[in-house]
This record gives sequence, structure tokens and C-alpha cells, in this order.
Amino acid sequence: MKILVVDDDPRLRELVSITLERAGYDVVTARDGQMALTCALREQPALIVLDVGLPELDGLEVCRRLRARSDVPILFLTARDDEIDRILGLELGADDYVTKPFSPRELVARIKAILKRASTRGAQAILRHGPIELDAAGHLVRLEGAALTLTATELSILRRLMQTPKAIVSRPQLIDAIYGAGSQVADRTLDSHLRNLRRKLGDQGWASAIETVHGIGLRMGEWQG
Amino acid sequence: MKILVVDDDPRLRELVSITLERAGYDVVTARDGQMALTCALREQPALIVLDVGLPELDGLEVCRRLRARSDVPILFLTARDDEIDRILGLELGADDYVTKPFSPRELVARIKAILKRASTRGAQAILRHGPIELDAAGHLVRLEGAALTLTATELSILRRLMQTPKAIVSRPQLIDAIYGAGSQVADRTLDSHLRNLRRKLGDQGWASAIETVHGIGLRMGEWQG
DNA sequence: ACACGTTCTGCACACATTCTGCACAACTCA
DNA sequence: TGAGTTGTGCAGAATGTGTGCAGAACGTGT
Repeated sequence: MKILVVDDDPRLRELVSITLERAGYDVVTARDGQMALTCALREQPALIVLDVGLPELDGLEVCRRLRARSDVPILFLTARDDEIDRILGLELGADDYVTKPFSPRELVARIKAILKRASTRGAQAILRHGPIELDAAGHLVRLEGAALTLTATELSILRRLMQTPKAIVSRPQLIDAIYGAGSQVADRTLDSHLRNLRRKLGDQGWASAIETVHGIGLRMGEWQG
Repeated sequence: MKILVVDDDPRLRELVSITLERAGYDVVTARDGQMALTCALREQPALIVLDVGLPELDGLEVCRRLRARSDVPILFLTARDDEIDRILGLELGADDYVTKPFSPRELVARIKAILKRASTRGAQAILRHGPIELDAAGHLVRLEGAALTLTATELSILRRLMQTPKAIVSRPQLIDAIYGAGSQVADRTLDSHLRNLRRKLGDQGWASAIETVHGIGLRMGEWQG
């Protein structure tokens, strides 16, 4: 089980790493936000321990960007009480947080708890809609069994739509799901990605699986077996 | 918003009570497990703050018994690290826990977070009227199970009517519900949308679900099963 | 460090749907 | 019957969406 630890303080990285390794996890570390993002996407850790107070790209921002592409559980480390409000205030989908200083034992206990929750939740990691299968963990999409190569953005769109089959997702909602809440991206951009996504589905004749509902949003249509 | 605080230590009860009252909650307290159970059932608190280390009936046992009767959110207070393992180990449906000593600020932050979660979970967003189902969040309307595609305006009308089934809604009220109070829209416009809406329902034979009450307004009629 | 291919972004424009409300017909109630 | 209210056909206005295209940003391998 791989865990990514992100902190700018080398001593703390060391402390956490040793604690987690002793508890039987594989640990990889990153020292800043940018590195964390890259690493998270490449290593696909089962969980991320993320310091809030990083220089430049702070923990909250890292979380926001990650959430656009992944549902990986995140445990925040916070130094100050007032950071707690910010974590809880924003709806970032943090799974838990631990305040410094913390006991190694508590850290491990919380991580176990999160992973346990995640494993029961994630049992249903494969979304299905007619002939389209999406394995969120493996970034793998199959259409009538044949693997499909989607870009990261296309995958985000498809995942968001498949999460709520038949329900209409508004364009702002979709943009939030792709880029994180509060991002500013042109509507035409979304259209471009939609076009590419539809083309890839359409090559196999399923472009119409993604329906446009004029003035409201998009949805995975009722499936006609 | 009522919160039940359970702890055998009077000073801690006092501390937590004052903290929560200052944060705007109504607080009731209990000093042991038995009292907590009685109180929880009688007072119906929105949340319970529960010490794990109670004499006789301990917190975990109280939680277990409560869960049989209620889904009330529970926040555990734990004194020792090793209690954490027990909370997490058992699948008690605890919503969160805080280790002593804790800062009042953190306690309040966690409580807010739990209540927020609970409120979104409990929001029943699906309106039903005979064979018509309306899920506002997903812009999803079903008629006898089949998805119906409504425009934004049509959906607003239907939602307003379904919010108060059988009650008559005047045209000005409807227009306010669609466009916001104080808007200037012609009555004929509303009629146009009503026509379209009825046509979409009528395709399935349920146009008469929306009744006109001459000179007064419109309503979702008495449902004849 | 560099060049290359891929992906992302967003503009300009064409096209489609929806909104709005007029003129007039049909209806309701007294 | 007649005054007021509601329903319908229709069409221009307003708004939303799809497509071709091109430069920017990014990642990869040399």
C-alpha cells in the first residue's frame, strides 16, 4: 500500500515516513506542491498525507487540483488552528486532518480508518454505462471491451458524467469537476474537449451516449439496451 | 440546534458546554451512559458529543445502542491514543473523534463539519406526485419511470407546482418562482411554457395533472391512483 | 538544452433551441 | 350574453451549442 507524504520540513517528512514504514506502508515523499501533483499522478498512491502550509502552491490548492483528476483520499497536516477552518470551510473533499504536533500512533490510526472507509467505498470502482466501462483507479476506459485512449481532461469529463447517470450536469458543475471549484475556463474550451471525447466514442458509434440538454447541461443518456 | 454532551468529568462538561453555547448551540448534558441514552431519546439532539471513557456503560456501548434507534451524528472524545484504535476498530458509525486535550476552536470546527455533512445527506430533493418524479439537483424528471427532457423554464414551473401539491398557485406567484420576485413577464408567456410543459406530459397522457383553476391560478390536481 | 508530438485552451462563426409575447380564438362564470 | 380569463399559432429575439482552426502549454526523449 503506497502513501505519498508531502511536507516542506525535511525532519517532519522523515518522522512521518519512518512511522508509516514501520506500520507497513510504502512511502514516497514530495517537498512542495508542484512535486506533489506530479508524483501523485505518476505513483498513484493509495493515500496522500498533505501539509497545508506549503510554500507557493499550498496544500489546499494542491488538493483542489488533485480532486479534479482523482478521488485519492487525503489526510491534511495542519500547524495552526485557523487552518482547520479553512480546510473545513472549503468543500475540498479532505478525508481527515491531524493537527501538529501529533502522536505517530494517532496518525497511523487515522490513516487506517481512512483506508478502511475508502476500501469499502471504492469496491464499486468500475462505472458502467451501456457498453462503456470506466475503471477510475486504473484510468482505463473500455468501449465494448476495447480499450480507449482518453486524455486526462476527457477522462475527468466522462467520469463526472458517469458518476450520476441520467442526471443532467450543468456546464459550471462539469468545469468544477475537471479543474476544481472556482476555476475560470471558457465554455468553448469545454466544448472542445467534449468534441474530442465524442469523437473517440463516435469512432465506435457511441457518441450519442453523451447527450446535450440545451440550456441546462449534459448527461449520459438513458441507456437503450 | 441542540447538542447533547456526555462526560463524567464535571469540569470538562462545563468547558464543552460553554464553548458550544458560545458558538450558538443549545446544550444539554449527561454524566453517564444510561443517562445519555435516556436523554438522547427524549431530547432528540442534532448531535452528540460522547466521551469514550465513561464508567459502567462506556461510550462505545452507548454508541452501539443508540445506533439501533437513531442515526444521530456522534463525535467521540478520547483521552488516550489506544482508545482511538477501539473506536476505529469497531464499526460503530462514529462520525468523528477528538483527542483530549483539544482546542475549543477545533471542537467547534469539527461539529460544524459533521452537521454540514449530515444536512446535505438528509436533504430529500426528490418531489413526487402520482407518476411524476422530480429530482431538482439532477434536473431529472421521470414520468412513469421514463426520463423526460424539460427546458429550464418548464422545470421551474413544474417544481413550483409540485412543491405545494393540490394547493393553487396564482400566476404572479408562478412568475415570481420562475424569474424571481418583481419580474415583468407577460401572462401569455407563462401560458406558452405551460402549453409546452403540458404537451410533454401529455405525450404520456398526463397533461391533466396540471389543472387550471379559472380566475385563481394553477395546481397539481388531486392524484387519482 | 533542444526539438518534437500531444494536449489544452479559446476565438470566430454557423447553427440550433428556447424564450417571449402578439393577435386572436376558445372558454368560464355570472 | 358579455366581460374577463385562458389557450394556441406563430415568428422574431435571445440565448446556448458545435466546429474549424491556431497558438500556448506541457511532457518526452535525445
